Amino acid sequence: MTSRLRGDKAEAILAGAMQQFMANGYAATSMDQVAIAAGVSKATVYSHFQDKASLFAALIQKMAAKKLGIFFDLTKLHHQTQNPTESLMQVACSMIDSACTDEQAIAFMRLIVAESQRFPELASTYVENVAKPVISQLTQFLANHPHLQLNDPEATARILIGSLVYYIILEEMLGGKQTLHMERDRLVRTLVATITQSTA
Amino acid sequence: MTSRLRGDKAEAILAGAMQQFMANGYAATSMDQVAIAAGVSKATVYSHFQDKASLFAALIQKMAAKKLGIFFDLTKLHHQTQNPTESLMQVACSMIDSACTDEQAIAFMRLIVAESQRFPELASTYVENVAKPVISQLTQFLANHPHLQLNDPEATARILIGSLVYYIILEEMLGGKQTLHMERDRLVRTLVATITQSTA
DNA sequence: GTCTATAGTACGATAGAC
DNA sequence: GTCTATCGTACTATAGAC
Repeated sequence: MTSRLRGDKAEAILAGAMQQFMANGYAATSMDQVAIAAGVSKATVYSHFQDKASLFAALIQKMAAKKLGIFFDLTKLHHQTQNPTESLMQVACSMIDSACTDEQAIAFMRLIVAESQRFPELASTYVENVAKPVISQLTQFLANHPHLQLNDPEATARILIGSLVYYIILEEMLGGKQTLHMERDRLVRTLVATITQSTA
Repeated sequence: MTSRLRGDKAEAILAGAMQQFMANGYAATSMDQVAIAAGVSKATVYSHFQDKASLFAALIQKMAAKKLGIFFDLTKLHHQTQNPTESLMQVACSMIDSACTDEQAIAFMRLIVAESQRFPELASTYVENVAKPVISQLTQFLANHPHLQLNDPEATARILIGSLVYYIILEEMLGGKQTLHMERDRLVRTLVATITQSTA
């Protein structure tokens, strides 16, 4: 029960750091807040992490390793559905819904964008571990779909993801739901129709 | 020359605030930094703006009123070109180039996203004054184009803008240029082809 | 209206007891 | 390994001279 003391505390600190950094951003989060949220003293935080920047970097790298992006795992999705329209609708709707459900994923993306200038190497970590795999998987999905004949599956994957990310940014992050709302299905329907009808 | 003293100082303060808030974000910018960047004393800053949050709000509202988004003014663009492919290519390339050229526009978008939780009303101001007009203008452009017959011009406008915004976020903001680069023309070509070939 | 000087607080990081 | 207590600094905001 008292084994892995160091690991337990380290996990608690990272959990507290996640909560605070996600809610307030890097600069507005104090090490006191992290310590309180983690249930340890501030000195304990500094015994596990060299300084504030190191703690933040460790947190981001841990979250990026978990692939905690705004998108779910695409590897489960194969081409069970023969109809490419249904396949793509399912993919797009799942992406939007998983993003809208998971408040943490949106906060994570906001944090990466917010600190991309101060911590460019962490932004690269996010791109490498989150964005790149999603684009890659979706590209394979599009390229291998039996009934889709796309000229450039990778460019199409970026168009699809970009449309969904921008929708989520506008609706969920910037509060556009109230002044600029568009139904999810309306966007997805047009998006899927646009892609499926532009075969080679 | 000494007229409009109050206005001159206020403008200088806003200019200094813009420089600092854009570079460091809200929490990491101190009122001392703003005062130094503006060339005035800190007390003068507080004589023109109630507190830090008010100064920030005034700055964001001023920038949003200038329509300083990542996109340029679309009103100049009419349908001189008969070919819809050429029209859309021109629109898309202009948007990306103006965003990549204007470092300030990218910093502004990053700032809005970064502080969208702390200042939701400022995010709404951005949506209302920047994002909404761009979507609206592009929707009209698409709807009125003589050789495009789109089922849903507004949804298509969001798809187009979203693809470009995500491209800029990945390439310019998150440093994806190095590990995840795609040629601008390759994305734009696929995007325009996808849209033009999906007519009603 | 603008300045210098400063009050009062909170920050990041550490020393030393246990 | 974890705690309490604290150091030195930097912060937001203001008081008072000119």
